Amino acid sequence: MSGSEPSTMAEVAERAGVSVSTVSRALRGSPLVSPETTARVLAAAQELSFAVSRAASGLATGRLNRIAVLVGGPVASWFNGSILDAIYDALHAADYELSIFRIRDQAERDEFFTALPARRNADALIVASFALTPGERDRLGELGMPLVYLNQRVDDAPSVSIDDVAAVRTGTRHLLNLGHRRLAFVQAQNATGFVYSAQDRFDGFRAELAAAGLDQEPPLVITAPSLTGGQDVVSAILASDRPPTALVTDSDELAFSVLGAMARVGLRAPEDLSVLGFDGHAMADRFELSTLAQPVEYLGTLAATIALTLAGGGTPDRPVVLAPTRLVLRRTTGRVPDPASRPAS
Amino acid sequence: MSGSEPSTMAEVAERAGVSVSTVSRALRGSPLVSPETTARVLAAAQELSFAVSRAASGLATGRLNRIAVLVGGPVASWFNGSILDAIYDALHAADYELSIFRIRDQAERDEFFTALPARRNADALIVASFALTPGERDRLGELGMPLVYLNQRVDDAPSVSIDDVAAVRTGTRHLLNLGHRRLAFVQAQNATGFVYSAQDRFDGFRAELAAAGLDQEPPLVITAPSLTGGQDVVSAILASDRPPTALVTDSDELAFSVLGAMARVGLRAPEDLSVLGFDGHAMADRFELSTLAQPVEYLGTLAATIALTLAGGGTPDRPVVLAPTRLVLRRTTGRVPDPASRPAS
DNA sequence: GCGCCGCATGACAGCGCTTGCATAGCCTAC
DNA sequence: GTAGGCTATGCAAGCGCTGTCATGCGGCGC
Repeated sequence: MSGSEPSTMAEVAERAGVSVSTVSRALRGSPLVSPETTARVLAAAQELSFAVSRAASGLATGRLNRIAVLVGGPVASWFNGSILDAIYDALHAADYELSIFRIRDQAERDEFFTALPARRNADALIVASFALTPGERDRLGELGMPLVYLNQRVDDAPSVSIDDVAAVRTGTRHLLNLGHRRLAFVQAQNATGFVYSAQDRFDGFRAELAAAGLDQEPPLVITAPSLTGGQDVVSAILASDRPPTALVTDSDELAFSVLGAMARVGLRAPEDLSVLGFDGHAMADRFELSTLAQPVEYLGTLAATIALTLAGGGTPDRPVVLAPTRLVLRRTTGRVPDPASRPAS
Repeated sequence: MSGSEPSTMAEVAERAGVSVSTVSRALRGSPLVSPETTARVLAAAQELSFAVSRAASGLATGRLNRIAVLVGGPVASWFNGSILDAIYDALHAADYELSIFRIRDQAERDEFFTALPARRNADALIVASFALTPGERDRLGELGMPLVYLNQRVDDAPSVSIDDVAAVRTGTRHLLNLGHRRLAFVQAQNATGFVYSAQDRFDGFRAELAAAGLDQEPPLVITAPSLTGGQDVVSAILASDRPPTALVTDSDELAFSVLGAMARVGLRAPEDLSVLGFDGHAMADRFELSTLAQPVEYLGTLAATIALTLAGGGTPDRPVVLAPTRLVLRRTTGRVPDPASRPAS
């Protein structure tokens, strides 16, 4: 009971008056051990606050009961945090531990793919939230461990993602139905080397415009320097002689920033300009932002489930999963403003 | 180069034409190995994409090069995510891995303290973001591993935290200086069993009012049912016959919610009501929220540094650290509204 | 020219656990 | 009564690494 040396299985064995093998079997619920012995072992283990050393156990079995997640960008981002919570739940239920590898910039990225630190230190790897280059994909193949891709479609490997094209088409159609004819796609510049699914999202935007016969001229695209570059977006709109009446943004975070910048110059959503987000960010509600919500928890849970299956030596039921998105209508999207009532810009 | 079986040290040894011991030494940069041999070993290791098995290494050395963090509440919360990023940085630089244990509700809490899963599976434990009961504190003592408390003061153990009392006093004084005489402390109900530092924050509020001679009557306290209960707070204020002119809130998240609810009923900050947050949340800027910023990164970095020191068998320079907070003034705090211009409520 | 020292390396035990195989005890069947 | 089988347990090897001790080899001193 003292905080001294953590106990080993041998101590439990001695206390229970059995051999180490029996302790090992009893703790893992083997039917080979008699119920009485099992009870005795469990009691002894409890009294000693015994916990199995996963290192030793892993060495012996070759399975570590640990799954690694490779996240792009900070853990503190809404998407990564949510994904990790969902993954944690699934792993925890299966008595697996979660190990995190994070890549924030090109240097960390290079380092990860050179050293492959996850190698031999997890039973599977979930690659979350950023698209890999083909070279990196190959390199991961050398890991010799099961891989699951999250939020990116990979045809020859297990992956779970949303259908970005279809999602943006739905959102764009919503705005078209509200009467908008001049729409802009608003995106944030990618951080160095990181490719998110923006391309697919833009493709969806263009496809839907085309379907509505609005593809005579090149689509209007506004690029912000970062996720907090709403000010630049609003400036661009104010400076335009044919400003859009609705924005389809690449992410909720960017939309938040745009809304903030709009408020500062007295532009209201949706009265002056409709704004549609993308993500289903937890704060979207507070900003009253209409958005295309992706089922983040579902993505995480699914990825973890597949990873657990693979770690256990199985093959997933469905190697590639496309999760559905949902158009959440709040206050920032509405009918086209009456041209007469538009504020002079 | 194929994705088949991960290589072992023995294979590297064979390829480099040396013994396993030499490989081990060379990889860890031992001066006992000649430079030429080291180079040969490193090359062989690289060719095989060799990575040491931390399980085997840990078994042999008794040190796992892994530090566990116990977080209260979701990883996806701003505080936890930020803390984890900072901790990750520090651990990563020292070639340590990060293991996460999360406690979200009473069941998970009980489970953690019963099973002590971190035992023997990390070299140190950082207890972040929630206060433990004395019983739990004792139980952790049985872990037999170094502990570091983050965001809570523990006198007989290494801990890093902010001085909640002093921080709130500063914020309260700021509002008093602006002429406010009727202040309310706004807090969110604690989730089941979770005690944050709210008590200290409230004590600071009360102490500063007393110092200003405003303690004739009991302090005004408004309790929201949750972090998103701003609506209830605003309703309570509207229903009051002597409403406060300034709010000192318990957290930025709650302040956001209050600001949202205020906007919905046409109350402006600070013209109608000043609102002061607490945390320095990443979104505080977008809400133009004045707040008491705690140095989250610093807290995380410091906790990790101490944990690394302890894991290495050392003793920390400063066992108990109080980190400074900073009053960040934005737009939601201002002078007392002129009574004549207050909106009829 | 021989012994000794120091450097570079190898052999080997052991970390704590799992698991195949051996064993002991008991029951059943003929 | 004995062979055979079944159940409950123990023994021991081995997972991949680290670290201690032993060894071999060249150079130096006298």
